[in-house]
Amino acid sequence: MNIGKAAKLSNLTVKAVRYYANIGLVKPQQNITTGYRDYTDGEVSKLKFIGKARKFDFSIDECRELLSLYEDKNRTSKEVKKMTLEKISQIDSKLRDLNGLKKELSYLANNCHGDDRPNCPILEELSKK
Amino acid sequence: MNIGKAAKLSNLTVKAVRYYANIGLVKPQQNITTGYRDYTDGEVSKLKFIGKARKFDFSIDECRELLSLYEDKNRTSKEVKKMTLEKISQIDSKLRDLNGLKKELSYLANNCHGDDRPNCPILEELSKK
DNA sequence: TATACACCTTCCTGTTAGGGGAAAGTAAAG
DNA sequence: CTTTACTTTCCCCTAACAGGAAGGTGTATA
Repeated sequence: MNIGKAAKLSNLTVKAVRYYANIGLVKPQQNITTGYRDYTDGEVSKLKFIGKARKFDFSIDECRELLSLYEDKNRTSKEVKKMTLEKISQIDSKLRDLNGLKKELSYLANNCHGDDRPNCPILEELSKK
Repeated sequence: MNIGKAAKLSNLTVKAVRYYANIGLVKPQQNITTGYRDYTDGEVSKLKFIGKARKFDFSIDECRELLSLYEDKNRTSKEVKKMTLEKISQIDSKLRDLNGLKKELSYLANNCHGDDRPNCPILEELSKK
């Protein structure tokens, strides 16, 4: 099938699908005369797989790795679980950062009267030495 | 003072400080003959201000806005508070996304035995239609 | 004075994961 | 035969710098 249909079936944009072909993530055959890419059902499945993994915040390189694990019938679940746990710990780290940030900003906002007066503790904090 | 000292005093990298000059965020005078940038104490204060705002997750464009508010003696605290509250709500949205993501990944990881067997619920989930 | 070394400049490339759009070829329908 | 929809490659754009090359400058020391 053509790239448009493959994109629709996998819930991805044509741009993304073409990008994945260019970086060698999912390389369909290409018609020699027209240059049109020709996707198989199997390749569409891979695209869907990638789409989900991307939603789970895995990077393209991680998707590449997951895909190779997925295709390797001799792989162990240990490797996949390890990647997943790593991803969770990355998320935890981001959560900590964001929570800290929110706390500081909330403190500032709570102490700013937010009216028409020029005095502003937020800017004061930002301009502290 | 030269850019190196300004960078050190503001806890920024020389690259970042030069970048801020290039985009017109903090533009020091430049020696005509040598081309060396010459930072005043006031400019260093602005750099510090930006460094803090960046740590608070404000974008460069937001920093530009905050800086202009900071320099405008007629500005009201209302405007600054509004930006801060918006930033907090952006952070809240990110927190929600990440928490949802973590929940899903944790569920998958908890259901994956993670041993030497090839069976893996994580990959099964990713390859679901 | 020569030279070593630290510091500065501009310019170019690379990062992530594609988006936007141009110019041109192809396919299907009317 | 023409219109419309689809496809191709190619190039520039994003955020916020980092890394590095090539070359000029400033200063300390032998």
